[in-house]
Amino acid sequence: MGWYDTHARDLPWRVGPTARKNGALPDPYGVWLSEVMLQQTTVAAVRDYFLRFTTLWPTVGDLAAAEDAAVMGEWAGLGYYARARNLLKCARVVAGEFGGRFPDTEDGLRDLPGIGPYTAAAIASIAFDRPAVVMDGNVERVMARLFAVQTPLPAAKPELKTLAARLTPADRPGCHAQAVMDLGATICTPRNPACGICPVMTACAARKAGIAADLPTKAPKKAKPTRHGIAYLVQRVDGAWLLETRPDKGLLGGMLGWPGSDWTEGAPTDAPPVAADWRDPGLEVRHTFTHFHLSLSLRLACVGLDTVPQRGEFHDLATFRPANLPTVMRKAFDLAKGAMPATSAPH
DNA sequence: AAGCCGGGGCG
DNA sequence: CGCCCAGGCTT
Repeated sequence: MGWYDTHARDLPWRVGPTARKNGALPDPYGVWLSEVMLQQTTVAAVRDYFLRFTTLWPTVGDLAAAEDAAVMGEWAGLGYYARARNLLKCARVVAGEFGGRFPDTEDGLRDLPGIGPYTAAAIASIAFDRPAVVMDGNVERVMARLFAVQTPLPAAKPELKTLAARLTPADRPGCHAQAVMDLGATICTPRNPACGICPVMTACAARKAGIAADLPTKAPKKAKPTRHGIAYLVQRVDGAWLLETRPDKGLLGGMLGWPGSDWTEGAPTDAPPVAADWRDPGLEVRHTFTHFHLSLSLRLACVGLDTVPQRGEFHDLATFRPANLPTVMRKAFDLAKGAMPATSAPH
């Protein structure tokens, strides 16, 4: 048992290289669960969630039988909540249609909800030792450096996959896939790669050329436009806040938020959700989404108990949880609450 | 093909 | 605190 086995012991879903050499393979359920959790998420963030899930639901059948709300609740804090919904869908297909056994091929896995090209290849490789070419951000970076590929991402993806395929062995491909990803996660890191302790430093073209830290190159990011909007935060005299549930589709779909104007690149159109004596406290929330910056101007008002809003619903102070708001809406709340007149709790 | 979806880590 | 990270689904 070497240091790499010790490392594997810190990953509860992992069967270490020595055990794998002796023919052991991990439970496909644990591989699938961990790989879905690891999509866009670090090992450190996933560990406790994985242990909690496998304790509550030791098999895919147990997970399939769980209540939706229980699974979503356990996922809270991990982010990208569509993953949790697809996780449950996938568990129910595997338990209901495949007798609790995951497909053992890349194509079969790819057809399941929440399993895309990366995850299908990862499960086929790690759980079934199939020679799938596993491509994630780590592998792309390792290949770009090892072979000094200068083509910017994402155009370089096919080339990087060809290089990775050439390195994928017929003998224990699952071990190989995990090793390359581990290398990318621990040594061949995006910034400050630890080339001095890299096990493949003598083979690395980028290291030889002194450009490892500059690869992979990436296409310049499109400049984000700034959109402007107005959010209306109104509190009833009993402390209740007026909120609305956003439409299921689109930005922040299905999430709770403050009523507001459209978010436009020009000046926003005033759109108060209720007739009131609106104040402009000069507060502005700045938030950046994937494709635009947002400058959100706040308007505040207090209204009487008999107020009937044109949009949204009042949420009692006793049950309102700012933590249930998406970040941009919580920022607006945090700014506004300091500018609202003190309200007494309902009695 | 492009937009959307969170949270963590680093400089 | 701002910037970077990057897999899958939807339209």
